[in-house]
Amino acid sequence: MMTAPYDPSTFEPKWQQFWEDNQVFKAKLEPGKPKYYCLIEFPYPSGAGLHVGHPRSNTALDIIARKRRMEGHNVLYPIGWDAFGLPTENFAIANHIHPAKVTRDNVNHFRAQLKRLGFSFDYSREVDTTDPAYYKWTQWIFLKFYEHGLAYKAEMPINWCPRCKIGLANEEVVGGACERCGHEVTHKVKNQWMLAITRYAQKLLDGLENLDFIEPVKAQQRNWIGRSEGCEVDFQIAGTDERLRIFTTRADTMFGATYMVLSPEHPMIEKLADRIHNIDELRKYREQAANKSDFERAEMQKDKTGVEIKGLMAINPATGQQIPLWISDYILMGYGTGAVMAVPGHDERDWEFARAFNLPIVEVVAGGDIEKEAYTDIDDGILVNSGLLNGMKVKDAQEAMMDHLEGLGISKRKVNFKLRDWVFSRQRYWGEPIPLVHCPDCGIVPLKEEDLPLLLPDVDSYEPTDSGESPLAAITEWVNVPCPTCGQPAQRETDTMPQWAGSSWYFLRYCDPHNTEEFASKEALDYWMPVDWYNGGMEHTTLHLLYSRFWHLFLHDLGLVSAPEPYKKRTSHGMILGENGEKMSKSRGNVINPDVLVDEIGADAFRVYEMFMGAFDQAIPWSMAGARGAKRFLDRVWRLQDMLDADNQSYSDSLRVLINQSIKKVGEDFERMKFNTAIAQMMTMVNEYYDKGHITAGDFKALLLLLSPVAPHMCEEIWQNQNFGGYIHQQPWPAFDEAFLVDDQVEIAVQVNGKVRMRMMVPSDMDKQTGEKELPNRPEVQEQTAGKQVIKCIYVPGRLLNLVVK
RNA sequence: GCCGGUGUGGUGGAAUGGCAGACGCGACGGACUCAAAAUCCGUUGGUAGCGAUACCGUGUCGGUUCAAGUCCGACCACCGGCACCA
Repeated sequence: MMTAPYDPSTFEPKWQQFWEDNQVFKAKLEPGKPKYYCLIEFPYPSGAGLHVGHPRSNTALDIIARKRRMEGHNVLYPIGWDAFGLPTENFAIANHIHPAKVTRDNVNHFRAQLKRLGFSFDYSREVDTTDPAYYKWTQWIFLKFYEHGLAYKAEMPINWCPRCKIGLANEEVVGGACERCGHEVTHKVKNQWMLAITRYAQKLLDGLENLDFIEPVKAQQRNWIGRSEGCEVDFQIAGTDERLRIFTTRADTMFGATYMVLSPEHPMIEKLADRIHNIDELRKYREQAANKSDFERAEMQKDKTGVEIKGLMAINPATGQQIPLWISDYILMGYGTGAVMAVPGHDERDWEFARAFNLPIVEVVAGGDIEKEAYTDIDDGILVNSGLLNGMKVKDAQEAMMDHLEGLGISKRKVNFKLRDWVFSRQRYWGEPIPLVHCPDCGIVPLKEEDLPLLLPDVDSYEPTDSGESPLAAITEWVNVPCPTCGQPAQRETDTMPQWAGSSWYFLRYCDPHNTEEFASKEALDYWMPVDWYNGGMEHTTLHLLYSRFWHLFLHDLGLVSAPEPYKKRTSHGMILGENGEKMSKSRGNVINPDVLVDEIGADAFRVYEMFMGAFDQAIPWSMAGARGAKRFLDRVWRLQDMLDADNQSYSDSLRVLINQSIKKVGEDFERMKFNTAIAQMMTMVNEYYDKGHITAGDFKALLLLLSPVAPHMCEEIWQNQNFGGYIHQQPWPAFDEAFLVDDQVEIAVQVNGKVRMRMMVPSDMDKQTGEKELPNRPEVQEQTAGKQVIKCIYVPGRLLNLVVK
């Protein structure tokens, strides 16, 4: 009897219901059973709904999760919602709907969309960062930071739109202008909450050593943390007791320092204002700089701007000479000491600045032509014009100079980090309230644990206030509270936390999501943590991924989590582009909704296509035709049911070899995230089965087991149709037999001087020595080398024979 | 400017230094059909040749090697990120 045509809509919802009803994917804490924790970055539930980019990561780790279950692991594969954030807030403002309702609706939409794709999430562990039962613990962890002195206040610039009179996120600043009104964005200094991530810079760097993160992620985190070794040196300001401190990694070039540059915000300027002849000019320049972003200030191509500080000179401690002081906006107060010594002979930026302002350029390392350009490739150079360092190699000079300066008592070796502390407060509504009270007598007072969560109050308007304060500042009945310590009238902190807060620890909450006493029980954390495999986007490498490592390292130091690092392994997926090869976005009109795909080709085919379309870690344009090809492949698998014999043994040795090779390759490829080649291998199996015209149940089962993590619905359906016993998700992952991985004979290429001339069959177990001795004597090989002298012969077993002839 | 990534047929892509183009998509031809769709079977890097075959071919230019898409050096283009790494 012919099997009914492949129609996924007749069974995909059925199996989704079955898995749910039977709690097949519910993760249970079972000590003694090996656990495996798969994690994907929980989505931001935007109003636009799921697009085909989301499921790429989900499907990949769903394959791993399903494979691990078949391998006997107790798998935790959770899902949740990273739901605080700007788009929801802006939607709420525009449409006068409470952001909590917007979030609820979006989450329901997302969940329904995800469920149609058949992911093996444990939905009973869903977390939502905007749920008070969740953010209670986000607040609680913040208070731990505060208690331990890692949360502090500092003056920081925010983006400010003078027309809208609101603070803006970087996201809302487009080309230096306000996204809403187009007015030029300026900076406004605000007292902000900071988290001292820099105190963990070294630990965050060291921790990377032993983690199984893909190399680009490690490299990016290392570069972001940016450790550099050098020294701080004090330059005397001539005629004063003031010293100007700089940081340099190139003490060896100090004899070439012909001027210095300060950040326009450097405090020394105001301190010595009365000695500076052009102080007004400097203040004006500082004002202009304040309106630029750091990135604009850092732009290399732009023309160098700067102003000389007239009336002050510094003394170069190496040469003893007086050198001029300048300010320029490319020097940022936030890195190093906010001042540099300029060595124009050997630094490109300094060279250009010196040229632009006609400052002296001195060569201190021989070899370049400093008239034409800065000579920067100096690591193996020899010092000149450098007093005591003359004739030394750069590396030695560096050490010698640092020792010398230290001896003079004006320098200290110093390790500097590029990493900056984390601005942790936002003047927004839709975020976790910071649970602190400002008391005129007691100062800053944290809320007591029993008073958490501090709920977001209901408000009528979510707009930030025109003073730049959070909308919460306008709700006096919420703001005015008695001090938790002394009972005097006091005010609540009105800033909220950034969206990164909730996502910095959600993987811990998944371990024990309904706990009302702790953020998660020790037992659950000890069992499930660390995350065994975390997949996400490259764009989160230096923010979310680093922030969450920071939180975890901190909690570990407090003894609240056992694992030192949260994630054992980190991989990344590439972006899915629109059919036109451009980034998918509403404005480009090239967004593809997975619902449409489920309707047309089914969830399984969609999953197969997402995994087959190209290299997992690279950006790939979507192709509707390609997606239909995936459906065609599953259709061919489905119709194998009509070619089925009851036997278990393969019909030929070569087929048996193919199946064993496939079991090995598919398993290994899944682990290496080479899903595309794993699926290609399964397609090859199917093509082979069609060639034979009929297959055995044993061979068919092997294919279904390999395919089931990718196309779970169809594989369950066929397994049941054919009465193969039980459910396919309960079957063990297939094993291959080493003995059947190769045929007796294998075809190799025969090259003459590197060009392929013929092919021939050789025994597959022939080793290199035997091959090189015997194969050139074969008559068909001799034919190729007739009349020529063989001077060398290389045999690569099972691959090729190369004869070098004259 | 810095950091990271990517350049392979008409197209998405494959390839532990060892036969470039697996597996798809598209296209073309054939079978089935009254016809179409679906399906099945075949062909499909370029040039020359009826053909066996020959030569060329993985962004560019050099190098190492018996052998280079892969390793090394210099460069070009594109994509992503950025807080001038002092």
